[in-house]
Amino acid sequence: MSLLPKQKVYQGVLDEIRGFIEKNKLNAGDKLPSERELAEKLQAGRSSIREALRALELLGLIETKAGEGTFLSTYRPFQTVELLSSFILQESNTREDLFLSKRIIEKEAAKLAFDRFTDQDFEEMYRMIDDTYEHPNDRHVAFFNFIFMKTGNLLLARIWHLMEKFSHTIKRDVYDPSFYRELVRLYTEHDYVSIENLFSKQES
Amino acid sequence: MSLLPKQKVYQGVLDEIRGFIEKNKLNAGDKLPSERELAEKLQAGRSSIREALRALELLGLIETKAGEGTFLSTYRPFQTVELLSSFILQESNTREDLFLSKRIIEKEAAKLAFDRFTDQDFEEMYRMIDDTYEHPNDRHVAFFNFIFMKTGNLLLARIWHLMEKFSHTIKRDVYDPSFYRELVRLYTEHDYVSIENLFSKQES
DNA sequence: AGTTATAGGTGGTCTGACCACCTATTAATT
DNA sequence: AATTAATAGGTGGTCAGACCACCTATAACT
Repeated sequence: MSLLPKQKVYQGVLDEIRGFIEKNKLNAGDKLPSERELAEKLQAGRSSIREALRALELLGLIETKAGEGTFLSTYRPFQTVELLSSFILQESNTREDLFLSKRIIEKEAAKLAFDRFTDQDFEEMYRMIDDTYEHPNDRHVAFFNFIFMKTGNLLLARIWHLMEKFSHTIKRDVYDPSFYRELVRLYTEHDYVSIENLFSKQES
Repeated sequence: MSLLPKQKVYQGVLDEIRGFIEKNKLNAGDKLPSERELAEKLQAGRSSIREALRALELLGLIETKAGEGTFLSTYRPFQTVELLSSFILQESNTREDLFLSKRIIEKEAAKLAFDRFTDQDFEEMYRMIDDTYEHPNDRHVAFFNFIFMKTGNLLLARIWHLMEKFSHTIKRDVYDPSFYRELVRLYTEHDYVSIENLFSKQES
């Protein structure tokens, strides 16, 4: 008796598709093989292929146009998030993990970006801080998005963005207004070591 | 000509299912109607029902057991984050991002776990360090897996595992053997602040 | 009563059939 | 010849029906 639950076909298809994208170095906008072609190539029924594709579509990873084909899309989580938020039963453990993880990543990004700012960048950050937003969280997103871009670490940025989207639907998680200003101040004064402390103070 | 793209059947099914759950006040663990029953009730083909259910399953919102039925599950974003991350990971061309991010997460986990060790834990960690492994990376994985478990942050652990899996296939990323021993020493001597430095030294 | 068949329900999967839609090629029209 | 119209083939969207493997409760047997 195996402890491994046998993998469903559509799960395998997911892996295969991922492999295909990697192997062929596909980028956003590129076309995937047709459903019928995939079915033949992967030795699976078209319905199984579709189950995998539909799931990917719901996650916003692919776009499908009737009569044309299936295409890799630039990742936009909005539809996923919206769907999830309507289903979500909040589980405190999960929530805490999420917020804690997000904060860690924000902190490390803030440190990574430390020596990559110009005077013009500081101006722009102050401007973002002073701007008025519809939702307080928009400031947070704009501000940290700027920082993440400065780190040049796209992966970290994407993961953060993902976490941001997920946490956003559950509860507001905005830092104290003075926080942002203080962070920029640390940047301008080249005070690296205090960044860690600044984030620690934000523990709620 | 309508600007609204006509909704696909499985999208509608998603809405119907959500409505069904709400209307009948279903909680985690409760059973959904069978696929055939839903197909009849919603006037749709079973394959369309399945496309919706598979998407929900991938999102971690439902669980299906062959021969039994489909059940509401407690919501865990881990699965989703994992899947999305796996796509995001392969997309980012720079593998350096991956290693840097992984190291950051390992470092923060090491700090999170700081005050959660017992003397027995230290013994176990030393044992893991001294064990012989087939691959050097196995030690790394075993050691940090232990640390991640101690943090109690399952989300962070999963993301790390994912990164580990990806990086593993590309290039070995093992710390200096003395590193692990030194980390445990910092734990035993309650030297929190030196953890950050220890990881910095590992910069290659 | 306890055990063993058994029948029916359930998800898992495949196949084949249409439909609506898009595009490129071809044919018809001017 | 240039333009337009018809067409054929590919693509996703959807359905119906067929098996299979698996589970469970019931019925039959000992």
